Amino acid sequence: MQYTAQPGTDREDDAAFTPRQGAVLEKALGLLVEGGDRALTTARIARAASCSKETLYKWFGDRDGLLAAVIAYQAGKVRAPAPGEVPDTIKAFQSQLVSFAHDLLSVLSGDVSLALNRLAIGQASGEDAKLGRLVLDRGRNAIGRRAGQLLEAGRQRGFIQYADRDEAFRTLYGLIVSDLHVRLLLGDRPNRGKDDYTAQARKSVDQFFALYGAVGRAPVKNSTACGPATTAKNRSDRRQKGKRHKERQ
Amino acid sequence: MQYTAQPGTDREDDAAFTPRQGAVLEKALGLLVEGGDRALTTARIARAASCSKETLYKWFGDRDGLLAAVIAYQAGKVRAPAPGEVPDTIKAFQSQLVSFAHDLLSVLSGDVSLALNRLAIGQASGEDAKLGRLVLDRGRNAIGRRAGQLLEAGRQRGFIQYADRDEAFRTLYGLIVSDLHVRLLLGDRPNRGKDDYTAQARKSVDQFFALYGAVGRAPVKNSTACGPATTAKNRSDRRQKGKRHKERQ
DNA sequence: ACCGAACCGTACCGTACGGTACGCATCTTG
DNA sequence: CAAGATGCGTACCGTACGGTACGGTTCGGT
Repeated sequence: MQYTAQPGTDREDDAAFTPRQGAVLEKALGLLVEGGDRALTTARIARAASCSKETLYKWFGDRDGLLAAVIAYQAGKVRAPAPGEVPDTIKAFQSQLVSFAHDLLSVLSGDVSLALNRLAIGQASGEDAKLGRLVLDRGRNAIGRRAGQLLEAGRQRGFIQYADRDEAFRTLYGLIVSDLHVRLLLGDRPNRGKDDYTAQARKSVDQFFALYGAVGRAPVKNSTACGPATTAKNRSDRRQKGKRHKERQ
Repeated sequence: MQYTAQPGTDREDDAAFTPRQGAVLEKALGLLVEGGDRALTTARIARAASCSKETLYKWFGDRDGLLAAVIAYQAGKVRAPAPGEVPDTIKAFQSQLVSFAHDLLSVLSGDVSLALNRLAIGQASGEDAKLGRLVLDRGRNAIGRRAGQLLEAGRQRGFIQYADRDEAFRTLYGLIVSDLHVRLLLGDRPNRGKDDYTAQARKSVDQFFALYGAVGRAPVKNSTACGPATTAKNRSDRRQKGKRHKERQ
């Protein structure tokens, strides 16, 4: 575990990595991306980074500390993509959402992200889930906060409406990513192509607007004969719950 | 669990595991669920199942073969959840979709499923991804085929409409699962009880119908950029979201 | 009764990893 | 320049794992 020089001097208590440490962690990241968990041994890191194992243990204390440092290092690298100017038109808002969706897909499908998620997931069995919590906080929740601000701006402008922002974001996330992330984590290589990502980003944002878009403002160019009649009757009552669940496990 | 299935006597062409082998694999599964990848060593399996390491190697040839056998065994256990009677009313169709969503959430959040996915993901780094492919084929794609049939039946009945069935299913999957699966894989323990799964199932199916539901008018051309923006207006599902129970925490 | 196959328990081997210790070169600091 | 700190390279240790071998036991076939 790395230690700050003084525990109050900098609010950024993390990512206080020496350039040399950064270089070592970069090499470790390369090993991890290439060979996965098994390839990330102290001896290999030391040889790849031309440093000593003793130095590694002095810096990071433990192998878990080393892994955590790798994750923290990578997380600190992609800090704060852009605050993004507040959108004044719905067009700009949609464009920002599409851009967010595309960024999300690109990041999630990146080699480094996949390797780190695989590492954390593989290590997360049991109950500690230390690395998993780290990845979740630094990666997922960070991007969630960013998107949450974007959604809130759109809602205050009246472009969309929702009752629960977190739920709205989860819906947006599901529309964008679907099962792609798990597929990629499992090693599937579905039709790689950047164009597919932009198409998927647009489609998911359109669907999100169809669900959460505010009324009166057509989110998309009005194509004729797209009008659905009232679907409100579908969800009038569903109270009568027929229990038809087959428990199997 | 399944029977002896001598080769040729039954149509069970795959996963022909002896009962004894099944018991051993069951013990291995327990070890995997409890302790993860690290706990699944040949010595531990042998001791837990009261068998010999040599027998393990004779049966499964290799450690990878053993892991693959564990996955195949579990996959064969949850075979054919239900043929599913064809729905004749939209009510029944929606109910079947909700049931599917609930089952999907329950399965994905189960300990065994999480352990197997973690195992395959942790092993999937690199390029082979043998276990990942196995999990994908036996788990994900199997459930996809089942849901695909369901969607197709609903489309032929005119309850929903889509151009690409696979795309429609992916949307449904994303609406149901969102990022829950990856969160669980990373060790996050979302504070939702089983009842929330039914709520989530209903909500996601409602959203799916809002996107793909057939409403008696002209069918959607491209299924994208044609969202029923006006429906978001007169829907009353925002009120539905208010639960009777106060939320903990 | 005999035999061979399957199998259990244990011991064994080679390897690889986490972690530590030592020697030496380099750099900082007074 | 002296002294200390930092870090590299290598060797080393204990452990644990994958995989193999061997003796002893059970059980079905003939």
